[in-house]
Amino acid sequence: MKQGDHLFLVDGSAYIFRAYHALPPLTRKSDGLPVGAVSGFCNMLWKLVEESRDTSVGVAPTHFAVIFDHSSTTFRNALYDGYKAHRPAPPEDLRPQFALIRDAVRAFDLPCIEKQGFEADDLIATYARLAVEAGGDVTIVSSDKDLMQLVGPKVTLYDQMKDKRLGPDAVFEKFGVYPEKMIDLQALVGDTSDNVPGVPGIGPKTAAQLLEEFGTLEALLERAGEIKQQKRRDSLVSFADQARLSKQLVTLDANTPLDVALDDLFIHEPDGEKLVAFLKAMEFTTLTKRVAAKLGTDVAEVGTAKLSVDRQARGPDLDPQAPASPPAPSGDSALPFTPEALAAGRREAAAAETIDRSAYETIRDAATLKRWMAEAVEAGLMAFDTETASLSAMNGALVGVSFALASGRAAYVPLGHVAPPEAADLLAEPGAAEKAVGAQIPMNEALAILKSVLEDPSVLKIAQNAKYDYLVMLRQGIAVAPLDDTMLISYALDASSSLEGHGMDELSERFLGHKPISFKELCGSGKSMRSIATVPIDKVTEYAAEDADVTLRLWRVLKPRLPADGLAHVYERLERPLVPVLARMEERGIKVDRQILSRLSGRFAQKLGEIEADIQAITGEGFNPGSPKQLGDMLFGKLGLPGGKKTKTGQWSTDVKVLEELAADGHELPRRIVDWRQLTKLKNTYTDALVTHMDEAGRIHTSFSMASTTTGRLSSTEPNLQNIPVRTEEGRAIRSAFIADEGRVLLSADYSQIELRLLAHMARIPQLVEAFQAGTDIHAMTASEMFGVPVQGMPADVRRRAKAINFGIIYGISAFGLAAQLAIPREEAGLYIKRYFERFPGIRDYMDETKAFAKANGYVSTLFGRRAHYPDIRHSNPQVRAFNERAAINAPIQGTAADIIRRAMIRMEPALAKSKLSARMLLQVHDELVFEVEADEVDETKALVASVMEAAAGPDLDLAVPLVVEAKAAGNWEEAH
DNA sequence: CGCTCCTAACC
DNA sequence: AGGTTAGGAGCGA
Repeated sequence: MKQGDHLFLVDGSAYIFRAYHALPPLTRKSDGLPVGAVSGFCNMLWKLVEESRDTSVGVAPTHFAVIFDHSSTTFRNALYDGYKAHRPAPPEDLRPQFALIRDAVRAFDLPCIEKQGFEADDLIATYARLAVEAGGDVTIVSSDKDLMQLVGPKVTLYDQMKDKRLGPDAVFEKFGVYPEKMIDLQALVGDTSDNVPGVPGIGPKTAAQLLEEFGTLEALLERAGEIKQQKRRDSLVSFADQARLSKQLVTLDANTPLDVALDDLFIHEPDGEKLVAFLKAMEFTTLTKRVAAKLGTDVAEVGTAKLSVDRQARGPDLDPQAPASPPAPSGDSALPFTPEALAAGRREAAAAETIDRSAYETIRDAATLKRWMAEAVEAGLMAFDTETASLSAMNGALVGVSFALASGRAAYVPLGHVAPPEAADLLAEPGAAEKAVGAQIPMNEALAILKSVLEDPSVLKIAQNAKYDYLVMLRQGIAVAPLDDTMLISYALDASSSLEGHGMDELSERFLGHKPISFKELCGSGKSMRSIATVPIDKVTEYAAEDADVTLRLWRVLKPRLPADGLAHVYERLERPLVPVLARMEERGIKVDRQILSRLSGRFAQKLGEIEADIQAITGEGFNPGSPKQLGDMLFGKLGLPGGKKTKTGQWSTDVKVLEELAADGHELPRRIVDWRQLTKLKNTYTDALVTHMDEAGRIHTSFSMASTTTGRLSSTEPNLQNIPVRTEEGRAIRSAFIADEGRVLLSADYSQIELRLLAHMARIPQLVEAFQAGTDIHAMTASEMFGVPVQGMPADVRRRAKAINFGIIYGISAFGLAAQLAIPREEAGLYIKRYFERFPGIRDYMDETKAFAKANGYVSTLFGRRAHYPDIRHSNPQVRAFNERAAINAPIQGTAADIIRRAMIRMEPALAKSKLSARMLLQVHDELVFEVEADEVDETKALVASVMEAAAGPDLDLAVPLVVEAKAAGNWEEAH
């Protein structure tokens, strides 16, 4: 090595992980061997080699080495045993690729360097030092910040993926310090992935600023007392030693012993045959051809190399027919797997169209609006969107309406725009504010024109999240019909836990390749968010008309897929008709007794005060019982109690289970914490929060979400009325605050054991079906079958265990879960499950069939055809796979129950009307419906509601088990339930 | 201010 | 252990 020579050092280990995570999983076609990381690695290596052969451009290496980590323990572990302690094991499907990548380096005829007890970074540091001392230049192929300390006038980092060279100035730009100070910066900041502690509360920005001021880490630690910010000062003082340790950990060792001398890294032409044989064996068709052409090798004449990969060391059984998820976007290994992929063609067509916001119109006079509406009637369809002053449909004033009649043909009708408050001073003269906003059609006149079309049965209205716009219009006296909803179409097509969601912006990017203006961009967020009514109208026109335009385009792409995918029934019968039903429920709201809630709040506050005093007496001042972190330190650190579980992030778990166990051992603090937790939950989440959602009439209007679960259940937000307490006495007091209007009562009707009944039907389990037909106690029956105890006089605990097992079955049972639930050893839980499957072999068959179907198709179906997608059921990680298997077992059961209650809700209002009953449906809680009923109609309503619910599966579905509904009426929800 | 983590309320 | 939503702590910007 001499002056003018140039050493390339490739950080192989970092590159493997980067290639693995950046690329879609790729498997060798002939046998499914996972090779994605190898492929990425080879492509990158070839690119570097090619560059080195072409001396006319860029920097060409004269010396070259690929460097790997060898072992997991290094001198750093002797300094600090926590070093890299939380590193997860490499993914299953990456492990076999390590050996292949070393094969690849050899096939390229490049030195492959690693050394026991040293990290790649240390070897890189050593070679870099030697090269610089010999007068050469160094390029380190990596973008790891840990290597930035090596950067200098003769050493640069090269990020190949971004094609960027990083010199001292780039390091400064990125971290605010020059490379010489990188070590000090890293020591302060720490590194979570390597478990280098650093100084808590100091991030890269603060660290750079401190080093700028104090020069070095040592100077900073010595003069830490001068820092103004108290928190920062305290942290630096108390963690000074931790910072010094961190510095040792992040400092690279540039004096490691070397097995291969620097001069031996001299580069030479790769051997065409050897390299092509390897690439051929890997079945990298494209790269093989490219390399062969460049090196003048005939592919046909070369055999395939023998690889050092041993079939036993393989990852999980990846079916070569089935590409792992997510599927590669294109290329030979990508088969259509999700409905997404099937629609790719249509998506491409839609994406090819461009969206021009400047073409949208603002409608400010009635005549123009009438012309547009006449055109809508002619077209027979119209996408529309409403803009309101608040984000909730129930309390926001209407600000404007937009619509689209064809792609690109869209307009916005401002109705309630006002001048922004900050303009008030400038517009002091009368009428100036109106003039600044410009003309708007009077609200009533515009609504009358819109109403004629929105209610016209010959014009289809299309909206995204139609329930919102339906409700806004309902509050203006307009019942929009007929109505299509792009969000619900997407949900019917692709309900999946791994897919993001069905919001318009996401759908637009996914299907149209277009990013619409976001609400945040228009109105801001958080404290600085302003009402859309004060945003300039030309801006709102672009935003609102675009939303209508995009909705229409989405509808054109998505609607035809319903029949194509066999999901028209789900959308037409379970989604679409529910929109107005839920909108009316939300509009009605449920009455709440403010007095009860505030009395409870007071009571909880008082009790909390007492408990807090007790807690402070045990722990001393300054302890926050609401901090799981502080609590963990207190219990298992200061008080030295025996710790149990840890959470994902390595923290001590302090959930109820853990605390209850400690309390049972006679410890006072955990007992008090449990009480404190329960009361703060009830107070913060319910008694205090609910009153903020009440309207003037004392009613709370939740919002039901139709598209946020994977299984077809509804969810409830702002506030969530599906998790009102019921378990404990104090909790039930909250439920008693939910009351009926004057002269009415609340009626609660719920399905008894609906999921277990559906399981009995779906898995065709004779004993279960018979038990449900006979109306016997199903948990007692299970217990009797399992433990041989007669149903008569069965001990409560035996029944409890059977009940837990029954629930477990619905949840896709695991020994781990059952053991946790029953607080028994895992082995015992395993025996229970074995026993259960022996008694009910049909359940195991059902589970196996469901899993196999999900694996083959990527989704499972409810009895009404609703699909829940689980692409990750083929995930390479066995834990992820097992989780998806359990979810896939549960989804048809939970989802069918959800379908049935949806059917009941859709039929409920016409049935009530037909019987001339005035009952109003208010809430749905998964297997329960809550109504507000005239006192003198209670009995008749009870019977009708129960019969509609019990018959809801038919006539499409003939269940082998009866559905049973229990209904009860009372003045409040607690007593009615 | 926005994000993640932990915990807990419901079916 | 399946499906949710919400609140507070903690952290970094």
